[in-house]
Amino acid sequence: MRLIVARCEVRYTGRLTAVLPEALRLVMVKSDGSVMVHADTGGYKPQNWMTPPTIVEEEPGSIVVRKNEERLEIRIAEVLSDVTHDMGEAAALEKEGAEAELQELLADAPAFCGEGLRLVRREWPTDIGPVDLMCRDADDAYVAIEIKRVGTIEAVEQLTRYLERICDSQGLAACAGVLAAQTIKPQARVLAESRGIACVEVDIDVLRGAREPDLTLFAA
Amino acid sequence: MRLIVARCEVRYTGRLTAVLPEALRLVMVKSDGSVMVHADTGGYKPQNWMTPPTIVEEEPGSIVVRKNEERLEIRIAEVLSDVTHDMGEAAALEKEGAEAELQELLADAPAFCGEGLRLVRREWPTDIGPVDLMCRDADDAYVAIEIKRVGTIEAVEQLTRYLERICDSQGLAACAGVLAAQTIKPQARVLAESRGIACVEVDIDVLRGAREPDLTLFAA
DNA sequence: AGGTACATCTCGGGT
DNA sequence: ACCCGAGGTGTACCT
Repeated sequence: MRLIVARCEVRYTGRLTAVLPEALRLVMVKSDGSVMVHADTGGYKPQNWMTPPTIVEEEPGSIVVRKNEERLEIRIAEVLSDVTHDMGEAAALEKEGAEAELQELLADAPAFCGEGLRLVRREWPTDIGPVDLMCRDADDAYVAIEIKRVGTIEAVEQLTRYLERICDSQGLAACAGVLAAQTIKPQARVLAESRGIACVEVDIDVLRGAREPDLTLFAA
Repeated sequence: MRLIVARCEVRYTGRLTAVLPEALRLVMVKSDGSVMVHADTGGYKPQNWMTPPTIVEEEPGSIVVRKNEERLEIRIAEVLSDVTHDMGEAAALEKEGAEAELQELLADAPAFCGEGLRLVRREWPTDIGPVDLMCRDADDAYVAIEIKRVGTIEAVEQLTRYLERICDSQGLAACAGVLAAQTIKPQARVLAESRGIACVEVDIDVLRGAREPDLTLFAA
């Protein structure tokens, strides 16, 4: 990884056109070709950047990063520091509590999404994408479940699209829908219920506990 | 801005739980409280981070970043470099060609979205958010226009929501819809037309030219 | 290569 | 404070 602290001007042309006037900034060049230009403020995001794969060309006083029709030009007026560190491979992030874990837990215990539900399969395919969980209820009727960490209007739209496709193209005469999320926004709930979609808020710690019955026994 | 190259282990707890095993990484601490942990690969995104406002506490061998219920713990095993640069203020990015410019240009020339259209107002309010442009056509019928740089299925859904609300709650018996974008995805076009929403691809350079009649006159 | 959905999305504007 | 939409979204996964 190369870290250049420099007074520089940056121009980007591609999806749009953008100019950064000359100022003191950090230019970070990763070994995978990522290039980011950070100011000392402005939070998480670089002021300008290019994602890999890129071609990085350096000339005296400038670095040009190219990628198809996109172009990032860094004109360097003054270099305050320019160091390169060989970092090797850094192990990736291990995550818990993302949507994937929620899906695993609910696949193991679909009844949390509705009385008597049984799992048919995870990632049930439609022609516009997979439904997170497909279940059947006590009457063998199909129930499609969309899982989110936060349930928003967008999630209701997504599930609505699936239900349309399931009913229109998949040969199922009827399929109910359930939005299951750790939190559900009030407006999403209104929209969902106006479309006959049930909303279930689930507590991930309760789901984890349900998977460890011994612990819940002793905890009680 | 402080740049620390160090062998470190990182734990995040908050919206989820995540662990980065010990490895060589860059820890960037901005003066606004942003903290980012970057590996030498992995592209644009930091492996771990916290956005401002934060409280950064340093002890020998560790940096702890706190923000409400979220917590980022960086345990530092070995420091290879630790430098601080005073960068001052860096001017913000000047952008051209984003959705905002498209909206300005189309507000000035709504006829590009359909024959005889006249602007009623930009950011026409509904109870679920503003329509980008509200117009009337030659017959004084209302036409709602959603503007995007890239027209996707999501854009069609968004405009559909607005049209529902306009017809149901706003007292307008009928309102047509137009999706205007620099590029429209084929699947979005199919969905839009199945819902009676017109699609218009607009060329931003043509719109810019239309605003400078002198130039187009001489260019012709 | 294109489509779809997730993200600790981030960030800004409005109410 | 919450809600909503834009983003050069980025990124992974699948067809």
